[in-house]
Amino acid sequence: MSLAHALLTSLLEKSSSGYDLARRFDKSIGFFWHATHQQIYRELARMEAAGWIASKAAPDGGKTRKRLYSVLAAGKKELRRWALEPSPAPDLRDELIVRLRADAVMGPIGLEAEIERHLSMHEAKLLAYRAIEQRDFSPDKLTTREARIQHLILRTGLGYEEGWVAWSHEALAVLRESDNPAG
Amino acid sequence: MSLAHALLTSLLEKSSSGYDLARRFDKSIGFFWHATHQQIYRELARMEAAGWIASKAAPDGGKTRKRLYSVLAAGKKELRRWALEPSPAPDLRDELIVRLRADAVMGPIGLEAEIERHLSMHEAKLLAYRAIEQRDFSPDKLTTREARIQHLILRTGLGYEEGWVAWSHEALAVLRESDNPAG
DNA sequence: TGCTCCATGTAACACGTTACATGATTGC
DNA sequence: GCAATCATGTAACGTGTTACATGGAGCA
Repeated sequence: MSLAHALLTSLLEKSSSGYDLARRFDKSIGFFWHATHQQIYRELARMEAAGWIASKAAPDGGKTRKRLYSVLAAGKKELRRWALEPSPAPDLRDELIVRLRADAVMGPIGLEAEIERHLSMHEAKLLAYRAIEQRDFSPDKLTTREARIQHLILRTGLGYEEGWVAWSHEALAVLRESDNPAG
Repeated sequence: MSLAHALLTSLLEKSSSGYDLARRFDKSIGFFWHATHQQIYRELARMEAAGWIASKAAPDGGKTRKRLYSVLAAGKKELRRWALEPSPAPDLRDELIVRLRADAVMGPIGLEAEIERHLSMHEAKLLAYRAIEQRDFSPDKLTTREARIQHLILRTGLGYEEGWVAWSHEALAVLRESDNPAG
């Protein structure tokens, strides 16, 4: 499991409340690791019980229930331990491929529209990532190790989406060529 | 959920026992959709209860407990329905990226060895896929729509592994260049 | 007043993993 | 006889999703 470790990393970058973390997991971090607020609250409770993080009421005079979490030494130690632990290579796992197999065995079922829909979703993400790259990672900003690694992470997302865009075109070509038995 | 639909597809290709399915999910199909035998048995029981598949004792005179499953009309209908259902684009979700972020925020922790380990795992899969491509998808065998789709699916795996191989080299370059502050 | 957003939580369920159990068959 | 493989299953747990609940703050 590594939601806990993703949260530790995130909290090291900036001490936050569960709510803030949930919003960040819907944006930047969440581009690469998604989690719902329920998962996050549950995990924060566990991490506090484990002594990895500590919370205090937000400095708003008790106006809200907001709690700020920060990483303790034990949490940092755990993150370091986990980061060097061997992990399995991620499996490719995609519903569209199952659908393609179903198409192959049952005969043409008309997957083209769904693949085109995926294509536009991936293209939209590509545009978003490219905008972030232009805004935050111009060459003059890549002066620190941290910035270069964050740029690498963004490029991972770019490559992933580019891969799916290319794949979508290839898949559409195969489906369409096959509709025309001469191909 | 789509393990049920992956199993339906698999059973349409060939009626099988749970055990056989589990082995196939460790090989060809499992390259793209992994499942343990416990998941498969549980799911087969549900699918039979739902009337999507039927089972009969294997024709071995009751020597073994083996049961052969086959897809019923309702199962085929369900697979067709599901295959055209809109689905979300798959998220990128990789532990190594969380580890990289941890490295970025905590300072160099020595991820290079782990990335090299992943690199060899992906290279091994690449070799395996290329062997399958040479064996099963020579141009003279790509005469049917089904074969062309199956080839596309294999190429998806090839592209995925190639992507991770390229990524690993890039990540190693970033980590090593950053170890040398002049870079 | 009523709406939206902030902020946290409970409950139930679906999916996936790991450990353990059972008994038959096959091969040495 | 012993080990490996075939073949199916139970149980417990961890993770992820969905629905629902609660109450305050800010704004029109």
